[in-house]
Amino acid sequence: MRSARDADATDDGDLTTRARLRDAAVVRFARDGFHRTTVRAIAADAGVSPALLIHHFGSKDDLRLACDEHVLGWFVAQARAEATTEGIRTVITAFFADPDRYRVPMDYMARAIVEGTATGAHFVDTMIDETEHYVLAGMAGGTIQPVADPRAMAVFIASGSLGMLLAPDHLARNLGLEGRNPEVMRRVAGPALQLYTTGLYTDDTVQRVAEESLTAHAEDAGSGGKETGS
Amino acid sequence: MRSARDADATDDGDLTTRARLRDAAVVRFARDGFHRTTVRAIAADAGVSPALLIHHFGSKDDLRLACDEHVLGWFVAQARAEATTEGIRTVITAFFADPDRYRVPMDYMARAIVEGTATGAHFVDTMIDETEHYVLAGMAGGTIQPVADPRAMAVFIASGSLGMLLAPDHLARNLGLEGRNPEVMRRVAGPALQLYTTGLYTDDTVQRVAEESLTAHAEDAGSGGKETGS
DNA sequence: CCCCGACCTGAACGCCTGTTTAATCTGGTG
DNA sequence: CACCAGATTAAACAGGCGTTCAGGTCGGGG
Repeated sequence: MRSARDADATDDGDLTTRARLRDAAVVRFARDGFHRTTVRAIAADAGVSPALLIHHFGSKDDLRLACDEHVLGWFVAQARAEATTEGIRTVITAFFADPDRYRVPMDYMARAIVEGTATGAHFVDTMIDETEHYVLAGMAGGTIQPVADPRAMAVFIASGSLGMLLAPDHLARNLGLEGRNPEVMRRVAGPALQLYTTGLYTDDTVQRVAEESLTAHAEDAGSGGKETGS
Repeated sequence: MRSARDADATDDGDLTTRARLRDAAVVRFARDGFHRTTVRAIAADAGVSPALLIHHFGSKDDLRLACDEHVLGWFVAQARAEATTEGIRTVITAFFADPDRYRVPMDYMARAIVEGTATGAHFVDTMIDETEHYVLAGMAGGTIQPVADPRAMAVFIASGSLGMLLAPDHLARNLGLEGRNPEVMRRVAGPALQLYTTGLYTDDTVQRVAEESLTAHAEDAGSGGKETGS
């Protein structure tokens, strides 16, 4: 399982000090965020001095880069392992199913996304790209309806996953559950499936009205006039 | 418009120093987050000394409480103003439509949510409650299909709004747009309406398969036994 | 007039931060 | 053995943080 290029572990299976520092940092960054985490706390978690952390990584920012690369690599490996047809989307589903195993990397990514790092942006981009690919494949195969703007559809779908990724505790709480809980996914799956197969509205009045008001707005914006009636 | 109890402005219409400090803090907290913002920066924005900020608010944490209350009050007033049938959900839609006006309070709330403050939790709860109420009303009125678990449906729907609230820049970027842009909402509205009226899949195979695998998982967990055949 | 409270500030305090420095320990190599 | 390179540390550094303190200014009431 262990690839040859990473020398994270010694032959007895113990982790390198550098790897222990990196792992401790990942946990802290995931739980508390980058700015609230101190190098002293990470070093203490790994059982070494703060100076050694700097010796190994150069600076706190470079440590973050190392953590980014490590977690991103974990996701890629994970997606490759469960490479049925989708990828990261499957992992996100598994997030709620087996929270203990996925919590740290998921929380780390959530932090990376809201803190605006390049890794977080890359993750979101991949997520949306895969969703778009899934939609296009479904359209080609006839399992998914024709979609006028597949990219926008992918963004909208991914937005839902993003909400679950970035605010899982809030969603769980609103289902009367506490913390990360597989039950959240189980409760939400039913409505999600209903929405994706039959929609929510009974007819297309809402769609028609909304689209009319939307095109009207577009004309307002296009005309450039200040007030074109109501 | 100005209520009598808040003495935010003098009679000439200029803002109180306290109000200017609070507003400057809201802008900074929204843009940079609570921990990355320094009281010195806020005081400089308001053109006063850091000591005066402490004099008025007691501490940085109490300043945050004052900001929380202020922004939450703004949302309540806004929802009341646009009190058609929904509330905060309407505001979120308007977010992308008129980004310059809503950016600061929306970003502030997004920070409050990911930073785990009581105000952020309260906001999410309200959002989901209103969504659930909307679903129930639609079901009663016949415009919305029967939903087995309306609460879970509300949570799932709100999760999408949450994604747009917490990561608007990432979504815009993936549509080839930059920053907060009304165009994002316009692009996403079409797919959203399609999904909510006709769904995404052409038939119910996915729903059937998923629900079967879900109940199978539930039985595994429920039986408590290790392996009950396949 | 004086005094008072409110508004406001410069300077400092103590603490915590990321980082540096100089030194020590350790294990392998000639 | 001598030697060296890497791992490791205690101690200190400079800077930024939230906060405190002593005092200054200023308009209104006795």
